[in-house]
Amino acid sequence: MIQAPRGTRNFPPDEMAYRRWAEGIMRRNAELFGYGEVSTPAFESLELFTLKSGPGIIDEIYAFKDKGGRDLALRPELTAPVMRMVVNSMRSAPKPIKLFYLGNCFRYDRPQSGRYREFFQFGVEVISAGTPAADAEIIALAIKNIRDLGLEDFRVKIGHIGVLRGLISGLEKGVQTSVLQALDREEYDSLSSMVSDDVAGRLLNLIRLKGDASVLDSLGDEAAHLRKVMEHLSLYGYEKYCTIDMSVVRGLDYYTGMVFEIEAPILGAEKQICGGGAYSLAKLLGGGDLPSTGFAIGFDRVLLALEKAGKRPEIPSRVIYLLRAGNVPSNEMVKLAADLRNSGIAVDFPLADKSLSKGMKYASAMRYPHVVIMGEDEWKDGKITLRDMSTGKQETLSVEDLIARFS
RNA sequence: GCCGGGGUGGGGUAGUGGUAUCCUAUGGGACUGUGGAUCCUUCGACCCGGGUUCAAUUCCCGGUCCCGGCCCCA
Repeated sequence: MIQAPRGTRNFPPDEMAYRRWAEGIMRRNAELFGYGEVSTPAFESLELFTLKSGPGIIDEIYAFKDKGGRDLALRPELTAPVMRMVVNSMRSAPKPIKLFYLGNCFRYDRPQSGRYREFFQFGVEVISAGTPAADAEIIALAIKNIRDLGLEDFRVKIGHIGVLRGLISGLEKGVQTSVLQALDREEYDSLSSMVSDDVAGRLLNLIRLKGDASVLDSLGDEAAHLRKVMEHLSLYGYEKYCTIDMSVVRGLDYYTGMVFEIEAPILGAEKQICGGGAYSLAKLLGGGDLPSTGFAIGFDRVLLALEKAGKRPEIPSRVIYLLRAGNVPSNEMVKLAADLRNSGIAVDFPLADKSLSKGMKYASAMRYPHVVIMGEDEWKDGKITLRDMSTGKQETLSVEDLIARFS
């Protein structure tokens, strides 16, 4: 028996229905915010991913040579590919460019709860904006997505990596990275070996700032941007989910300004379901300097959180099941199915002779909401019996009425 | 890459040094208009490889996959 590779999954129909439902919510919301969907290749030049993170990440991605000797990689994330697309072919698009995407990504990681080798990300990017309004819109869209799925227990932590960088801008580039890494991993003790006591103290004071917008008061003008972001978020009505947390440091070095993370505590160790912020990546890829903001939602993790919270919805079927009774010819059933399908009505019928009771059983097991019985008596008059499977109620109606009801 | 716990039909399980229990699901039938029930029946499993043994699903070693944790998390 051949198994799916480690860290990958199969999605049977009920699972896909659930996923498509969630996708639909996120797609509609992105469109409500004026974003357009894009798609990029599943594999890219390896260099696209080593550019910003160094060759070290090759250990963590699926990298390979193709038959022409090219160094390629399955995409480990979608921000860089989308930015590559922007730089390649959307340079003269009207600004700002607002894009969203949903796609599979691949990482060579140890699988565990909520972590797979093939996983799915939903993300958005607003390119060439960089304003508080853009940052706030991105956070608001992330929140709306998560909330509209039905998840209630989550929190948004908003920080600003630019303020942190300002404190250490005088240091060597390598040291800056080490400091940010230490802060990201919450290894605060190691700071003293990298920077002066004075700087370490100011860093520690800064990352202690947590709470509502009033904690920004102590930062003065540096925090004007974040104050405006928070103001916008309350206009969206989302202030209750958001807290300022200056200790939020995203792992990537291309983040430049506002950064945020969303956590679902119910998930335990792998609780982060969304991350994003303001970044400058286009320049690295050979484009102009395009201040951008984006986020990526861990699609699988959000769905996992929903399930753990008992909020996974039943996705109802809309298929009508056709059955014959008496001596109605099977060709007439096929013809009726074709007519209904041409009217946009989802229809299924037995592909082999099946007794009425077996047919009912099948319809029930498939959770079809309605069965149409083409009984000999009513079919003589061009009518059918419509059975509501949840109530068991039946009525006799003409094919025209049936089409009118469901199309 | 590291540590720990696991792996018995499609799903869920019982049990054992002499190849295996039950439930459920699936296929067929009883039953040719409503029988989504009931009953009968078929199919179907000891993760893989090596070792010990007369004999391994059981014991040992390695691998693999799953679960949890560490590292990492662009």
